[in-house]
Amino acid sequence: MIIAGYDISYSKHDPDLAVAALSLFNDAGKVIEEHIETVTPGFPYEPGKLYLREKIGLDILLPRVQNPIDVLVIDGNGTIHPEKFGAACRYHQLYKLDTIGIAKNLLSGTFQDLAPAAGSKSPVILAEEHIGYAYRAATDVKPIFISTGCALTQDHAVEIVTKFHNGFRIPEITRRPDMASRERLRTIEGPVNRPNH
DNA sequence: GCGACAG
DNA sequence: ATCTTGTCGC
Repeated sequence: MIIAGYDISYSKHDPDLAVAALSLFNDAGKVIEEHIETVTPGFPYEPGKLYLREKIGLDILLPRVQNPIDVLVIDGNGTIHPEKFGAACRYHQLYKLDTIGIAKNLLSGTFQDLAPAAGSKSPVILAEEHIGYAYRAATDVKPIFISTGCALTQDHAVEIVTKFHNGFRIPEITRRPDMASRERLRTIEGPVNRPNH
C-alpha cells in the first residue's frame, strides 16, 4: 500500500512562484519517491477554490511517479466542506485516486472537544452528517481535521493518517512534502542576506 | 440575500 | 500561505 503526500509552498515576494512536492511512502513508512518542482500559480488564492490553486503541482508531479499510488493525502479538506466536496474530492474525480484531506483549520461543521491524548478524535458534524474528524496527532497539540476524498470512509481515512504519527501536530505524510517544498523554495529564492555585524 | 471560507 | 529571533519549557 503506497501513500502519497502532497503540499505546495508559496513565495511571498513573487506571486507567480511556488514549489510543489509529492512524497511517496511504502508500508514501512519509508520514502520511496519524492518529486519536487517549481510551479506558477497563475492566479491568487480564492476562498472555496483551493483545489484550483494547488492542482497545477499535481498535474506536473503525478505523471512522474513510478510506483502505483493507493492513496493521495493533501493539505485541505475532503468532505469537510460547505458542499461536502472539498479539494480532496475534486482530486479523487480528476485523478481517479482514493484521497484524504488534512486541514489545519476547521472550514465547516462543528465538533465536540476531544481528549488531550495523541490519537483521540471527535466527529465533525454538518447538518446531522458525519463529514470528518477533528483529530489529535500528538499529545496536547491542537487537532487537525481529517476527511475522506469521497471514496474512503471517514474512519479509514483516520486509520491511514494514524500510521504517520511523528510526534508533531502535522503527520509525516503531509509534513514531509511541506518541508521539502519549503526548503526548495528557500534555495531558489537565494541565500538569505544576513545583517552585517 | 449576505457573509464567510481550507492554503 | 507568508511575515520572523529569540525564548520559554519539557
